[in-house]
Amino acid sequence: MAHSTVYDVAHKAGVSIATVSRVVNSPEKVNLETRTKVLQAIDQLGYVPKAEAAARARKSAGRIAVLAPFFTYPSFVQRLRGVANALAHLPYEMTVYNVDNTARRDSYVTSLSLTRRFDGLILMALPFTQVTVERLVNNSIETVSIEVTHPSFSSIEIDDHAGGRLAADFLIRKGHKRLGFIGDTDLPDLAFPTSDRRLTGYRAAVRDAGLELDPLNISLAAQSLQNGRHSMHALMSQPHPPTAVFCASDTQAMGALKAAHELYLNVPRDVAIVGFDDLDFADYIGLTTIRQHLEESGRLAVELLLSRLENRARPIKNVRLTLEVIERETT
Amino acid sequence: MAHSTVYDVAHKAGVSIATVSRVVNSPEKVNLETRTKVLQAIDQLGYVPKAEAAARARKSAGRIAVLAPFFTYPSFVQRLRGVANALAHLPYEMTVYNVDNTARRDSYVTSLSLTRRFDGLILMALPFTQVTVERLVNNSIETVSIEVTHPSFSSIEIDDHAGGRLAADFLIRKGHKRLGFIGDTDLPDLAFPTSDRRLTGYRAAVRDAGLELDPLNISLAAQSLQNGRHSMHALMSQPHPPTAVFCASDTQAMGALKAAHELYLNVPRDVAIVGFDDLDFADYIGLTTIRQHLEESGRLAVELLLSRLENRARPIKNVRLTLEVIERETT
DNA sequence: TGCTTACATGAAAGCACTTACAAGTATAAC
DNA sequence: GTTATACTTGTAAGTGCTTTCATGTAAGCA
Repeated sequence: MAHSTVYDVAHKAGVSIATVSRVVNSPEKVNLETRTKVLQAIDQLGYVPKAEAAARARKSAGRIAVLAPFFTYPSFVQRLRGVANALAHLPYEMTVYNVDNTARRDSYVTSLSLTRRFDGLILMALPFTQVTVERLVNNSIETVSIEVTHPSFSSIEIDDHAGGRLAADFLIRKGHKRLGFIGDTDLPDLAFPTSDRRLTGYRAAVRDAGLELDPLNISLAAQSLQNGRHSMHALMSQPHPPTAVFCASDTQAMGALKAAHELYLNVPRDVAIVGFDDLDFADYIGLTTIRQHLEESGRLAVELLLSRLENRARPIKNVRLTLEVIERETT
Repeated sequence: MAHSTVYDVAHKAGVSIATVSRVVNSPEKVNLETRTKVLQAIDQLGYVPKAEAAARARKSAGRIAVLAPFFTYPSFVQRLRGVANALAHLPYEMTVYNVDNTARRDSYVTSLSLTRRFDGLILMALPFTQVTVERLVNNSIETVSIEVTHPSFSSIEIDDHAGGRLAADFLIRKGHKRLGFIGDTDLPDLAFPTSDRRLTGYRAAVRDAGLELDPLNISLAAQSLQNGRHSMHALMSQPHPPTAVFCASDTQAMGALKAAHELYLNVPRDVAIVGFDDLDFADYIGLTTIRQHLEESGRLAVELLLSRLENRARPIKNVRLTLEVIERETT
């Protein structure tokens, strides 16, 4: 009963595949008797010509593709939730492509847009080359980029640099003088280096305040709870540990918090911790953090995409989402 | 430049059509130099592969579909991570369908399976009707179901009932006599009622121990941190609050923990809390929980699926994953 | 230096159909 | 009883693309 082909039908009806094809495409060319026989076989086998099915679906793919590095990072998940919710009652499905190695990334966008069928593309924190851009534009694939801006696309970005400053200014205003930082090792090329940018802004603000960011107080590792914890242990076991640590993500901050407890440090008395993202759980562990509107970014990406999909004449928009310090119990 | 084909591109780039195809579909397999040459030719000719022809020639769709209710629940995300990782270096992409209402659930399976847009299907915690089963079987769509078992499919399940017992036995052994439960309101039809089953097992074990589960000590609500918190507040503000609470998910347990802190209750002295899932963060908040192997379940689902995809003659497998109590600081 | 291994590539065999072409049969016309 | 004509139908040659297989070449190693 599986998916049958012209061959199956032909065999069952005792005719050639050409006849089957004719019955489907120009029935008047085939004798009534034969035609009936073939139609019967078609019904019995539940035969659906593939091309036709494809053609029917061709109007619109009804799919929007989302490319994200490490889509299981909480921050990406939260963005995805925004995308999924926005798409929930629309005739579009979402395909998530997980970009997890550099080799793949380079060509992924290219080959995807050429090979796969979808109506729109959402790029999450993926840097791209000019060639990629041109290819997407040439194939008129409507694209929205989150975190990375480009004049050819609609985009949604946050000012990571300003986010870093925000954290530093906040901590300095609280009286801290020895500041630390826990961030991502940059995976060159793979994902957009938000952590680096946050660090740059952080450092700039520290300098502006006449302070210095000791390289020993900076620890970088791949983003994870475990690494956040290790980084914190490393920072705090120095002769002159920082009195406040800014983490490039809430995940790392959570790991840092764990480490602080393990070291019997009182947070925020002994050391203050600031995260970044304001994930769901941040509120629940009382984490002070820089809020970026993750779910909203996903929702907005869909909105921008669909708006252009409906009417290509609409202008490309580059939206910048605001950041804010959410003060809780870790500072 | 009308419609160019692989042949045109191949000719212009001085390579074979096979190489052109490879550049489009798996660029990493072709030498950078050659690739550049071909891409140049592609750009110059404005070549766009005909999806229809590709679909015809491609034996498999190269897609596996994952249907999940509320895919942004942490437990589903963790399963998805297992799926994504298992698929990472295989020629399959993953499409996540978020099922958020019953109507959609049925239509997905129907329409998607009819157009045969994917090779395999993973159903996460989705109950299905016999009609659906038949449709899938008729269209010979290889399916693996997680959490729900059916003789026609491979499946991966856990014994929720036993999980509930495990939690109760553990708490009773710790000396608790007034037990509480925080679980999901069942969304009839939409998702598999794991929470209910855990409650049933929990209650049974409590009875077996000669105790009683007071209905006032049970609070059900849609799964979320907020609701977990509210439920805990409700339970603990009674005249006879429980001394231990089992939550049907770690998310709810985290909310409950938050509530306990807000009420200045010492955990575990005043009230013990046990979760379910053992999510990433459980270890970090010291949550005692019933561990189920989420990521592994995703990995395994892919394994079962691919095994049957390679060779349909292989038997259908119904795997039961074990559960265990992970004792931490909340009990 | 000879031998194994990995990589890059082209030839060729599909895929699921469509369609031009030719052949066979029945009917009509002489 | 031929021959012309209209119908049917099967054969086989495309269609544009993917992928296996085999071969040639470059690199690794003792």
